[in-house]
Amino acid sequence: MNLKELARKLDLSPTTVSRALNGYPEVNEATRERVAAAARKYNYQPNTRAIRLATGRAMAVGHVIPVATRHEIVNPVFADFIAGAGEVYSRNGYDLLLSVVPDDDEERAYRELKSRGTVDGVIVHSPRMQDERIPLLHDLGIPFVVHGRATDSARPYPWVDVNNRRAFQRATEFLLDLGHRRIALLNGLEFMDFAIRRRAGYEAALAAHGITPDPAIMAAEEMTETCGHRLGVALLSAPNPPTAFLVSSMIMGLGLRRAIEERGLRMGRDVSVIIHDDELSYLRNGDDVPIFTATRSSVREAGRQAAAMLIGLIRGEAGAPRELLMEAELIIGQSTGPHRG
Amino acid sequence: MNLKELARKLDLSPTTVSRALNGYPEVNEATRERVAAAARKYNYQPNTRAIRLATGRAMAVGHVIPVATRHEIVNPVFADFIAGAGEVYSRNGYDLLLSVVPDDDEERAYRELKSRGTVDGVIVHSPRMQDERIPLLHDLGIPFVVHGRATDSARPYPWVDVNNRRAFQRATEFLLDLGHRRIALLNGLEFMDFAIRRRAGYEAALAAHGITPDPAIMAAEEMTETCGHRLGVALLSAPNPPTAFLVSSMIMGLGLRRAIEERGLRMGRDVSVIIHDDELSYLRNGDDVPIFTATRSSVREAGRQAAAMLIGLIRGEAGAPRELLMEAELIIGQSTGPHRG
DNA sequence: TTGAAAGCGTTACCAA
DNA sequence: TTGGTAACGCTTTCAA
Repeated sequence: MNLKELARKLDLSPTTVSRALNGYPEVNEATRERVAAAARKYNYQPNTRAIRLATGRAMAVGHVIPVATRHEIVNPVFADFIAGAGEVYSRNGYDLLLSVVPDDDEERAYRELKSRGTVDGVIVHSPRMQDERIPLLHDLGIPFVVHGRATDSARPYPWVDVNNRRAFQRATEFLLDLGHRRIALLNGLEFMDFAIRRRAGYEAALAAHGITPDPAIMAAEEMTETCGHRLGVALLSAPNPPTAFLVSSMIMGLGLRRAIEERGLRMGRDVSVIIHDDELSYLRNGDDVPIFTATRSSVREAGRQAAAMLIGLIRGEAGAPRELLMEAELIIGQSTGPHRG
Repeated sequence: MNLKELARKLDLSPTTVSRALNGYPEVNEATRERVAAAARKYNYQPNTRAIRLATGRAMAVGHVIPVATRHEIVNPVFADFIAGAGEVYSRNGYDLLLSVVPDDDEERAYRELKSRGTVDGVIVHSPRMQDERIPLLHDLGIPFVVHGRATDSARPYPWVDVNNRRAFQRATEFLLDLGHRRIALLNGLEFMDFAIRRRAGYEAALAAHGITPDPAIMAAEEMTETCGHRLGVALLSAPNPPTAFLVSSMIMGLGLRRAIEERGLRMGRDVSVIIHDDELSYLRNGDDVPIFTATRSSVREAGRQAAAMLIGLIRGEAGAPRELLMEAELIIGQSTGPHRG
């Protein structure tokens, strides 16, 4: 069933039917209802390909996933985020195009997306320091939203980010309130935007309590299990070890857990640990595992928000906010003070 | 620059130019080269939207990701698989459409994909026992390839799967060769196709060595960390504990590791463990963590193969195999016999 | 408030 | 080997 056929059934012109279905104001309310009823009855589905050609819009949004050359893992960040974004896209009639490209070839991918007109907009993942993609997309004139922030960008750009600073500030405060005074920070490499912000939050909370950060219990390393383990061993076996840990990544947390247990201690009882991770949020703690985690479904919500922002941008809706700082959800499992209580 | 403009520059008809560019045999070789040169010179990119409308093809493949209602995690299986598939799609000019749908709504999603004609074919993930999607897709006439196998399907259907039976047989044999005689099996729930096959492989290897499987050290549970931990604790504290473990999932393996370490033992030294996982293969072991894993980049390769098969199906290429059993890659890290050493 | 007709940029059929 | 013309199914003027 296509538009012409439907129009014939209704004894109307395709024009009118199209207008009725697309909510144009000039059509008679009675007509509109007749049309809507018929469309339902005959299960009319407009042909997307025709719409795309006629309007010149792609009705699709691209997520370019850089992959492979350096790391062998596909970063699964995207799972939750994309699930959230996907909801919004389908509600708005947009398709979600996934473009997997070798990460040394990203520029070409964006150029092609533009020249072939396959998408109306793009979401940029894992921004780097002075991310070249931002000026590139600006130049190409492709609407885009960045998931995260790219410190040092010359021009302003639209983004959705989790409030990493505040999340770490709150987590630190929580530990301070429990009575901890030696709180270690296991951070990601601090050339990444989020890592810098996380450290700032941690330091701010300490400062508010009159505590000077001790570089001996602050680390910024690759977010791997190996690093988490090594750092845990080192910190726990040093004199005056921390009583609590604030960890930037779930994977690092696994390594830390191993280190803690190797010493015959237990997480959540002998040592308090808060793990914040807005990337690998698919990994849940077993119910009996006393890890405290911050941020969970926030990533999904961030996906929704980014998608909504992008669609607004595509439609040229002015006025909507172009920068969105989301508060991390804080999930507390089991907690204890520094002195076994 | 569109076809008509390019044709005008060349003093040819759009028809001829189109034919030249699309490799039709009837065009003069000299003309073809002139056209190709001009296309390059003017950086002509055919308009995908027009092609799609004119041909009726979508030039896109759909991956429907069921999500949310029951589990709260998006299964990250798809990451590696999709990366592999994506390579093949883009090489063949197909877009990859990701459709995230609530898992109680999958049927509607497929029907809509069909009626709106957004894709030419579909990949089905995580098949269930008598998966309703298979007859549905058959009925709808959408070409599809299943990643995995759906036991009990009435009709034949195209699939790509990892040889789970053989992988577990080989892993068990490896442990037997090291001298282990009490090898525990930590399997996923055995209503899933792959779990059944894995158990069969395990039992076959034991049988070949004249060992009767001991139900006391065989478990089939949810593939979570909690279950892995609980089973590990139970098995290790029972009389006559296993000296080796064969585990079906990386996440379960994490729980088992915890159980082992809680008892002051070390994986790979005191207890041998092989973890097989063709789903959560993004999780790597730290270099110093003596877990042995089977199957890694196989998932990616499976994605490639499935994509190639689907494209063949879409193009109606006959003769190509419709069923593909892939051997799992076996990665051995560090190993030891049952008697320390 | 409705309709006719001209695109949108290709491909595909039929002639030449 | 090439070209003219009609699709493909919608949206978008312009006219009534």
